[in-house]
Amino acid sequence: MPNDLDAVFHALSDPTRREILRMLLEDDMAVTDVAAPFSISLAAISKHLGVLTRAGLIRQEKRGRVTWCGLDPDALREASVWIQGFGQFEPVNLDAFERFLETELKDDPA
Amino acid sequence: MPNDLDAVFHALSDPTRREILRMLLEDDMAVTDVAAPFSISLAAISKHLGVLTRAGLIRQEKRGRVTWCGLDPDALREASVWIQGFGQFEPVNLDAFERFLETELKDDPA
DNA sequence: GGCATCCTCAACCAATCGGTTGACTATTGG
DNA sequence: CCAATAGTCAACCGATTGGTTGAGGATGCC
Repeated sequence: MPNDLDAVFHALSDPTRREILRMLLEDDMAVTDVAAPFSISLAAISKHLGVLTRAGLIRQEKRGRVTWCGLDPDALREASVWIQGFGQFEPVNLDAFERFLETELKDDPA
Repeated sequence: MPNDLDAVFHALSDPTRREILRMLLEDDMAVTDVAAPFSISLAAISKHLGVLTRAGLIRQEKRGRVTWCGLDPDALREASVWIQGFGQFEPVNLDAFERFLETELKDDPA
């Protein structure tokens, strides 16, 4: 629904937000728990979650006093489809995937 | 080489830059020709091309007094691979692709 | 040589970004 | 009821963004 690629790519351009997405890939989390591993304020995390929500990348649902956050992969898929439109003139490159795995497992997988 | 996903996603977050990439998908172009369809200044386009170049998405090569711009899909592939890491826990969704094509062919294909 | 063309650089501008702090609202639990 | 917990909101800050204009350096052409 959010055909707004601007918002999706902007949301993905921040390493903190990508790390949040990676955390939510494992499980849904409360806002406070999302914030725990980071050294920035809870309010800053709340803003990041707002950016991700507005981009359609996550959903936030308030139950009691806890706001639960979970991935919403639709927007991510649209971004992926957009990108793949550029890959089509070249076959899928497995070398790139291998290089990605190398560097990603070596460094922080943000 | 440019493992900087920040720069790649930031570059993709601007509709003018995505449109430039779409144009370069068809053919290499001189800076002036890239700027022609847009209503902003040549200097602004030059800055956009700088952002795309620093992100590793395009290459610029000066021949004579003309600077030629062409796609460099490596960075795009890394971004695609990163995104697809999130899609793996769900099977590829062709519905999303169809919806994408519908909206994309209806609106401006930026 | 001299002029037009191609492009970048530098300075500036308003708007946005990522972050902080402090106040505030709700909800939970003793 | 009262205190602690969970989270957002608003104001503010410095840095960055996307845009402008004007100057100017290379290069190509007559």
